[in-house]
Amino acid sequence: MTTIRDVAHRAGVAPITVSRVLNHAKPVHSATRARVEAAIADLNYVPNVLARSFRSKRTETLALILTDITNPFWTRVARGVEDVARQAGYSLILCNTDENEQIQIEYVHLLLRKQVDGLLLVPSRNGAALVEMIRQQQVPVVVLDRRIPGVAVDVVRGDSEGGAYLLTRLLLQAGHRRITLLGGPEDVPTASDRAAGFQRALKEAGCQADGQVISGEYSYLSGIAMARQALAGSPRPTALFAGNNLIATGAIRAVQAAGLSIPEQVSLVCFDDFAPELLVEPFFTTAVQPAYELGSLAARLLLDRLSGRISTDPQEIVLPVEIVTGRSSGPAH
Amino acid sequence: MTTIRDVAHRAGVAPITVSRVLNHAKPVHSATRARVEAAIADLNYVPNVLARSFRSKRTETLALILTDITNPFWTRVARGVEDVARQAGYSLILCNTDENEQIQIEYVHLLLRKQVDGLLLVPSRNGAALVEMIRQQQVPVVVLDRRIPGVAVDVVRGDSEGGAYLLTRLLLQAGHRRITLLGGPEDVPTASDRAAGFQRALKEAGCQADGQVISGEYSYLSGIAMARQALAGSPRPTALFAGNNLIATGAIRAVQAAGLSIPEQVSLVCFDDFAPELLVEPFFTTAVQPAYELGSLAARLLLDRLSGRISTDPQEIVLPVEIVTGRSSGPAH
DNA sequence: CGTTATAATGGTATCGGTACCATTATTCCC
DNA sequence: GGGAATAATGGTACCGATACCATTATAACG
Repeated sequence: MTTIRDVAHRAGVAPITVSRVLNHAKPVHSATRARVEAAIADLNYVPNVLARSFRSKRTETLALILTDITNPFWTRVARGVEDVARQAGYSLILCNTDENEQIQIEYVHLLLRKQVDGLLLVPSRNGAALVEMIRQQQVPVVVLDRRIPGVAVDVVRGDSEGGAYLLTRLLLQAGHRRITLLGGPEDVPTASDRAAGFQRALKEAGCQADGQVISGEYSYLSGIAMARQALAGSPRPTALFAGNNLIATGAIRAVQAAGLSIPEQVSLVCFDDFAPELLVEPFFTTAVQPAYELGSLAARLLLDRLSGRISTDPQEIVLPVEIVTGRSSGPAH
Repeated sequence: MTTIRDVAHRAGVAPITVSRVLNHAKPVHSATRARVEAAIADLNYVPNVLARSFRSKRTETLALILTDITNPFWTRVARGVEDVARQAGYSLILCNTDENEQIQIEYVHLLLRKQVDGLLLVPSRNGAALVEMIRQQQVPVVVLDRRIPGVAVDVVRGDSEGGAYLLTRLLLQAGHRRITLLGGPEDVPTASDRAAGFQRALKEAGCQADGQVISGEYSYLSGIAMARQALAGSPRPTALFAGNNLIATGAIRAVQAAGLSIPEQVSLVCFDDFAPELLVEPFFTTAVQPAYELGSLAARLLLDRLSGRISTDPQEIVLPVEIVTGRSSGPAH
């Protein structure tokens, strides 16, 4: 492997001068620069970023810890993060936790050992302890999608409570009186927030509305199971509120399996969407979170923290959701 | 920052002994190990992987360069890679090139400078030169999804030609005689392979079949444009063959915009699917590539190369595709 | 019992850059 | 014109771990 010393020797300068040429720092005489650049080209020199990072304490690497990149919502978030990171010269390590706390902890440890410059974290259970651990190592962290009660940390997330409220009101206005929320895990803040928005809308509607909450996982299979359970209830709900997009597709299967049709016999609304390019046809009535912006904003905030451009107290950025009306919901019968 | 020397000092041993405890290499007396571990815990010591990697020349990091993680096909590939990598103790850097050659080159340079242990590459244009460059730095590389003609390199990909042949024959058997392929970029091997399979089936069918090929991008918008063009032809094709999943959803929009219905007036088949949990209902007649396996197999092959477990000549692994019949195709009218 | 293997541990150099400080030459400005 | 600022460059130490080699104690074995 050719080193900076080889280059320096060939160019007849000191290693540090080569370093300056490479880093565009400090002025270097144009003739010298040319000699060094020629030497670099001649020797086909590739700088060892490891050595640099080791000395300079900066790896120019961010990490994104999320639950499952397989969900298109997270895919778009990840893409938002990656685009911003790349433009700033950072690379991105991607980690899937599947909501598994053990994997999550291991990843955080690993990434801290790897000296990533910053972390973007979608915390599953016990996020507070994690954030504490990261803080202790002086590594900036931005929490994505989920607030962590009682911890002062930068958060970028969508308005789960508000979106759920609006979606529920939309159902109520369509005449639905028996609505079941097929929710995510109770201890995940987005799930409890959505449940809270759901309940708020119901409460406003007064005693004539009958809302039920089922909790499960944010997954397709859990969606099937929860919807099956909901539909078995008597009287049957006239509308289902899916806690996220995967629960929604699961619910559709269960409704179909029960021989019912959407929206004629059961209305369906859900949180999170699928991008139009993934859909056979626009179908869902849904609260759309700006996933790409969530990722890009979070990444930008993290980079601002890294560079010291921002040094205010931790902030919570809550992005509004957009209600989109599709074919999956209709008037109550 | 606490270093290995701090730990060593506290435990009353030499730094190298701490290193041995950490790396589970060489035998260490259990009493000594306990003392060291206590010191590590006391000091809250986090090893600096950078320093280790710098010295040991291994970063335990792989990189995956693909076109766009936003496509669920690539998402599943990435997930396959990540799972295998994690289990082997490797982390994964994710890079999107959007088929942009410049970004691709920059990424490869960056990753080589970062001393990643191995690369998984979905090459866009000019893959041969890239692979050559990577080879020169002695970094193992596995090419994903796309063969690179004339270069001896490990490749893991799906059977594009065979899948396209089968899909086309399926249409022919349903009586279709005017079929248009809405293909990907001509210079991407999967696109030309699929076109080749398409042509082979048509040729077998003899002169009564009329096949046309349009080339575009592997994207939703390109799918809309190509389908619009195809439907404007006279006589109108009775079936469309979408070169990938995003072209397919684009084609659906164009067909709907033209006031036609699928499959009654136009049949549609496509390469690549959407996982069931992303679909409102199973719809596509499609050639399903085992995306997750593609990723996991490629990652495993790369790790085997890294560890020296495999040292045979470069191999090409071609995974079979599965033809799934959905509602999007029917008999010709 | 002496020889040889293995366990257990340490000393020192070094990986390839950059931080820090120093030096000389040149420019600038009152 | 003299002092201060800046350009241009270099010397040396060092980041925090591991590679390599060496040493001693203990076990194994014919």
